[in-house]
Amino acid sequence: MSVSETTDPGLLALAQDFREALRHSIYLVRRLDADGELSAAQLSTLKMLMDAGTSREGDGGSSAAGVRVGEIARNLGVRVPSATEQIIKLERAGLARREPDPEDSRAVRVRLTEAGVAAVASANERRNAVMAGVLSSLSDDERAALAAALPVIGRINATVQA
Amino acid sequence: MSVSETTDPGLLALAQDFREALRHSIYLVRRLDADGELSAAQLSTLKMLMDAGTSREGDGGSSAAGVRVGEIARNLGVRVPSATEQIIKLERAGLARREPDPEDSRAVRVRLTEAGVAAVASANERRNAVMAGVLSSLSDDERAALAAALPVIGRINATVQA
DNA sequence: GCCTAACTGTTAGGCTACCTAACTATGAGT
DNA sequence: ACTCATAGTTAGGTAGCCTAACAGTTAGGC
Repeated sequence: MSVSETTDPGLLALAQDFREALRHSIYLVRRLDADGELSAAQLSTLKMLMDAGTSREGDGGSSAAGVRVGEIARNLGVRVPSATEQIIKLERAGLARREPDPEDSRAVRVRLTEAGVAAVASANERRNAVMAGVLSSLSDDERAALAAALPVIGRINATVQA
Repeated sequence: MSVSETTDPGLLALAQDFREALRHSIYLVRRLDADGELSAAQLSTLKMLMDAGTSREGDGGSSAAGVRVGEIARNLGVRVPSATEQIIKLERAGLARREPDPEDSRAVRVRLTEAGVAAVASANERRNAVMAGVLSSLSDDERAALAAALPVIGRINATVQA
């Protein structure tokens, strides 16, 4: 413990407070996810597919050829079998589609269907509205403080994922 | 939808960003919890018991007579049976104890044992150190922004819980 | 050219945390 | 006392995650 580099008391206090905040936020997230239709992991997956490009043929399948299962797993922070499980559910719900990767026959490309595009849009809207309701009781200063911290939290999360 | 009070575009954007940040943070929390010994819910419970007073007889059991199961459930954001389940596990691990409430025979008072006190301290220290390691790469400005937002997030969580 | 090693996903089996419904026991009001 | 509400436990089920074992594909060494 003598050479520890993480014993800065201020940093530890911040760590503790941040942990506490995240811990409670889990229940907030749970409430948002209780919307029913889509689980958190499923919505995250759909959102990722959305960012990677829709399944519309208008794109010609050029660069947006879908996302690989392994990449989805990494992005979700889960193992590959867990990602497969969610993807299968999305497929059964008609929201996503699996296709062979033309460049690597081992791989699978996952894409959104049109129903998936609609589903992610509606689920997002609904949850954003709920969250906005929660945030509506904040003062302007509080909102500003929150907004200022979000990029920082984003950076933290990126650090962890890498 | 005409009288909706949650259609302020800025608020919705903040809501979306906050949701995104929380979504990714789940994986950070998961990593912290992967420490093994205690699940998130179990550690939260222990921490709550800690705040309510230890089981030490030196306190005379005056005001810190333990926490009721229903209160634990509410604080954890879960239903009572789920709380019971976790409490039983803690009890089996020797970290907590259940005692009848002298004032209400229906109720149960849950307290930390001395082993529980030690366990929560060590688990907290470990996780704080990990989190501090993650936070150590932040700049001073970033830390300040994060610190400023934590009370706000706390208020949000309190709102939701109420 | 083949043969091994590495890689991508899926399948199988198991664990944990959560839920609802049904039950027991106690307290409180009329 | 009798009824109704409250506190917690028990029973049974679901969803998401995990590891281990597997099948198919690619890539590299010889």
